Amino acid sequence: MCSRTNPRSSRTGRPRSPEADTAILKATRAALVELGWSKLTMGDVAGRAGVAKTTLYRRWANKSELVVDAVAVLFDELELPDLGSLQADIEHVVLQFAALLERPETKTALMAVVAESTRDAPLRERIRASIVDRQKRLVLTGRRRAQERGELPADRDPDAVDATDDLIFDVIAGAVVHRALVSAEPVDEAWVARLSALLVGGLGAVAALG
Amino acid sequence: MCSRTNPRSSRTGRPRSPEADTAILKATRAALVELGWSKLTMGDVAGRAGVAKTTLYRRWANKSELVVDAVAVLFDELELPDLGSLQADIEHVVLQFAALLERPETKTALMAVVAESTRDAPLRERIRASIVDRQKRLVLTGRRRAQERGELPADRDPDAVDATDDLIFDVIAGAVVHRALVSAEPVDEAWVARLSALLVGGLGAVAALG
DNA sequence: GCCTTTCGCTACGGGTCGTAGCGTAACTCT
DNA sequence: AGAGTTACGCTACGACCCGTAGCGAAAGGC
Repeated sequence: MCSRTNPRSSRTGRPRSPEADTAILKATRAALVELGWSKLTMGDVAGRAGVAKTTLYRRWANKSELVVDAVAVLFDELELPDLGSLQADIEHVVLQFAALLERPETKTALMAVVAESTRDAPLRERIRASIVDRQKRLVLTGRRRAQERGELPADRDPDAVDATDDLIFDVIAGAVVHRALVSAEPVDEAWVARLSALLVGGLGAVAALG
Repeated sequence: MCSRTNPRSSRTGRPRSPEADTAILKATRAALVELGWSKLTMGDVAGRAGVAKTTLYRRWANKSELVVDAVAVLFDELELPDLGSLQADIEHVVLQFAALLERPETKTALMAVVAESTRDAPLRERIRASIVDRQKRLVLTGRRRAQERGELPADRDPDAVDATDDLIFDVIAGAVVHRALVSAEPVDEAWVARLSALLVGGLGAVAALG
């Protein structure tokens, strides 16, 4: 997660304090809530965590990587219980994701780190590994379940399946983020019902593409 | 666009230089390309524009508002020619939007100002007025044309129509942004064909909701 | 006990912010 | 033509944050 996973190190010498790690990440989330992304400073986080500023820089190179790690753990909450139908599964996970985006920490942090990642390849990879992939797995299991139920046809061309998975992921995540942060309107049951109807109705047409 | 539209002022005294306005916005775009959002500074932009730093602050209160105005004009390029079918219209405008997002100025700036706007209501309104609404109009005209062609049923409940317009807008814009900036994969013809097939196929199901 | 690494602490140069003050330039109104 | 008003370029300023260096002390492995 953080740079503690360094292969050549931590074999000898004083080990890094795990309490400091968790305190820093917790302090980062608190600072995000109170100050938002742009006014959050490394010195402030260090003060909240009861830790020296140098301790932060020993673990994270900059603000972006720190915030990614601080927010990533929140995405562990996302789950995909089997509700019996593809549409119900979609609606449930979308509402979960929307609730996550409503939290002030994620609201101010997510777009900021993505914006930063457009000019920072390592950061982009970090976001992908600790946030994006975690969401994408939900799409894969949702599709598999729908196939087992017979709601979707079995796989033909594996490339087409991957492309459709990617598409569905970008459509769902993108639509929810855009609705919540750009349009700044609520992701409520009525909107989610429309979105899932659009997806379920459109999936047949996409599958026909081959 | 900028604060020059101030009612009480500009009646007497030296008028603001329009050349300075355009030079500043141009310099801002150039700085976005070279430095990106996070390393762009007001002093740097002033230097590029051949203008004093105080002149910038007389027009824009902060970096975010300046960048919104600098990027907003790029969205004037977006057009929706009538290509004869709903799917063709969608694919064309999506490719246009994707090309816009590929430009380094918009790539680094859009997400950043949206992130900032989560804690800044005036900025959010500025983005809505000068960027978001400009895109949303395309959805409205696209739907109207499709109805005239008979591809979509005529309006019944006006509330439902508005809700569907909002949904389509968030889905299209959100999916393209997410694909381009979060997944960081190309918005090419193959992907666009899948997306438009999903939308056209799903619109019928959404219309059935009432 | 020795070595290595982390810890908190202090201090630093460098950079950006946003503002104030100055004299000058440009335009309006009388 | 002159007075009044506003924008301009320039300089300087305190405040803040960055990221790093150096210190002595603490906490582990060998």
